[in-house]
Amino acid sequence: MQPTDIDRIRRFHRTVTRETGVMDQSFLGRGRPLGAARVLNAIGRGMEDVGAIRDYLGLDSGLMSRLLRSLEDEGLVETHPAPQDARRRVARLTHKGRAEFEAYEDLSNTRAQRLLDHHPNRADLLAAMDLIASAIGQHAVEFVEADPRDPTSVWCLSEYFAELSRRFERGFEVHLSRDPEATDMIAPKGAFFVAMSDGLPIGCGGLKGHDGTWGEVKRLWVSPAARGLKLATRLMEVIEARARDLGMGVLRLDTNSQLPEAVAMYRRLGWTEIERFNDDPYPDVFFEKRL
Amino acid sequence: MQPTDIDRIRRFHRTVTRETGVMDQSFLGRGRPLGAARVLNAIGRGMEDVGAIRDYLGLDSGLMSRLLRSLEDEGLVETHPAPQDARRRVARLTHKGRAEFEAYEDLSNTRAQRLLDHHPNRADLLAAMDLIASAIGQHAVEFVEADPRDPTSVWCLSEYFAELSRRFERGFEVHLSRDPEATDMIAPKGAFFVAMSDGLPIGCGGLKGHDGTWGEVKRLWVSPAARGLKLATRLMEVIEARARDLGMGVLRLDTNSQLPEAVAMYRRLGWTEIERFNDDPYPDVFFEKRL
DNA sequence: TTATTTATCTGACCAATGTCAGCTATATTT
DNA sequence: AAATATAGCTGACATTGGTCAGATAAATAA
Repeated sequence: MQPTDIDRIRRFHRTVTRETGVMDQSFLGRGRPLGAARVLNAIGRGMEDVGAIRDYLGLDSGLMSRLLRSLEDEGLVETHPAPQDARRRVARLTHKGRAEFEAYEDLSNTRAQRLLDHHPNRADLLAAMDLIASAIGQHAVEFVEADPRDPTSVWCLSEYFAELSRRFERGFEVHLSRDPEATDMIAPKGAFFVAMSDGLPIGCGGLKGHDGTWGEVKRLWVSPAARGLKLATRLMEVIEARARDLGMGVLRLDTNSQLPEAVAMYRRLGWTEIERFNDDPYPDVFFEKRL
Repeated sequence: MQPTDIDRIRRFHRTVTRETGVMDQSFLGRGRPLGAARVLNAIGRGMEDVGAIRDYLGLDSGLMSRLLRSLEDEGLVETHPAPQDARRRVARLTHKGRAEFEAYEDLSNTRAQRLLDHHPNRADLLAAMDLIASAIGQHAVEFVEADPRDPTSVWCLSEYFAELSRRFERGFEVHLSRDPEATDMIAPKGAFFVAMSDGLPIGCGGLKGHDGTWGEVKRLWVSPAARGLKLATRLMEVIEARARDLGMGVLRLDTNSQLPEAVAMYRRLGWTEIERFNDDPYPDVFFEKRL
C-alpha cells in the first residue's frame, strides 16, 4: 500500500517534533528553566521591549515579569523604563547575560552543524528545509525596506542575476555594492524591499524613480524555495503602495515573453501592455499601471 | 551577506518548532492534559506494553502509572497483566478510547491536509519532508521482515521496478502481488526486509533461496529521500545475518556496471566478483560472498 | 484638573509535570 | 527454598508554567 500524502506529512511532523523536542530540551542544558531561557534568547536576538517579547513568546504578563526578574537576579539582564514612555520597560543583556546567550547560540549552532555533517547532500537538505520553512511560515513574511547596497539586498540581487544568466545566458554582471542604479532605489527617489521569512531573505523588488515623474519596477525576485506562494504578488502590492506614498502617478516595467507566469501576473494585477520604453535588448514585453 | 548553512537550518528549526508547538497544543483541544493525550495516542498507534510506551515517551514510571490510571478513570483504556509475565502490564483502548483516539487522528489529519491545500507544489513539499525526516531520523530505522506480497512490500517493489525502468528503459513488469519469486523470499526458504522510518517504508531488500544450497540477494532498493545515509549497507548486513540464520553458506547477486556506487559498496562489504551465473540480459557484474 | 487608559508588577493560587524513596507482586537465579 | 532482580504502583514533595484579581505608576483623554 502506498503511503498517502497525509501519512508522509504526519511522519515528518512526528520525526521533527521528536527532534525539536530534544532541541528545546537543549535549552535546559544550562540549569535554567525553559521559559527563562526563551526570554534570554529573545532579548539576545534583539527584542528589547518587554511587551514585544511577551507577545512573541505568548506569555502572560505576570509570568513574564517573574521570568524577567529571575534573569535580573542572576545578573544576566537589566531593565530600565523606556525613554519615551516610562510605563514601558526595555530589557538589555548585561555582559554576563551576553556571554550566557552566546553559550546558547553555540549549543544551537553545534546541533545544526552536526546534522549537516551527517548528511551527504547538504545542498538538497538545505533546499528542502528552506522549502518547508517557507511553506509553513508563509503568513509570517515581513517586507523590509532596505538600502539595495546592504549585504542582504546584495545577496538577493546576486541570486536574481544568477538566475537571469541561467535563463538567458546573458553575461551581464553589475558590481552590486556600487550599482549606479542603487541610489534611484532609495527614498525619496525610489525604494527597495526585501521579503524576510523569519530572518532569511526569500525575495526582493525595487522601485526606481525616474525624474520624479514616474517609477519603474525592477529586480523582482523570489527564491526558488518560496515560489508558488504568491510572494511576487505581495511584493508588487508593497511596491505599488510605496510608489503611491512617494507621489508617483505612473509605474512601468519590462519583462520577457519567455516568462509567461510573470506576464500573466502583471495582467492579473491590472497592468496594461504598452510600447517599448527603453532600448534594453533583453525585455520584449512592456507594461504600465496608473496609480 | 549570504545566509550561512547554519542560519538556514536554524531558521528551519525555529519555523518548524513554532508550527509543531501549535501541533502539540492541538492535543490539548479535547480537555485532557498533553501527557495523557500522548499516552492515549501511543496506545492507539499500537503500543501496548506499558514499559515500551514509557520508553517511547520518555516518562518516569510513577508518572506513567498516574497517566494510565487517569485514562482508565475516564474509561478510555483497560490494562491487564501480560500473559507471559504477570509483572508487566499491557494497555488496550476501550471502545470509547478508540473513538477518542480517532478524534485526535482527525485533528492531525485535518491539519496536515490544510498545509497541503495551501501549497502549490505538493510533490516537492512531500519529497522535501521525506528527505528531512529521513535525515533526522536516520538512527531510528527499523528493519522489518515481511511477506513480499504485503501491500507495503509491493509498494517498495513497484518503486524499485519504476526506477529500473527509468534507468534501463526495460519494459519489465511483474504482477507483484502474485510474483512467482515471492515464495522463495519467505522463511524458511528466504526472506524479505522492509526498512521503516517511523512508519514510512524507505527501502527494501530480498533474499531468495536456491535449492537450500545458496542464496541470492535481490531487489535492493533505497528511497531517493534516504540515499547517502548508508541504508543499503545496513540492509545488506541485515540480509546477510538472516542468511546465516537460515543456514546458507554462500550468497550471490548480480548488478550492473552502470551503477558504480552499488558495485563499490559490494566490494567494500567483502564481496568478490565471479563469473556470470545466470542468463538475465541486464546485469553484467556478478558477486559472491561466503558466510 | 480629573478621569480613564495603558504597561507592568505583585500576591495568591492551581494544574501539570517531574523526582524519589519505598512498596508489592512476580519472575529468575542460586 | 532463599536470595535477588524486575515491573509497576503509591505517597510525598518540588518545580514549572499558567491564571487572575488587584496595585502602582505613567500617559492620555475629557
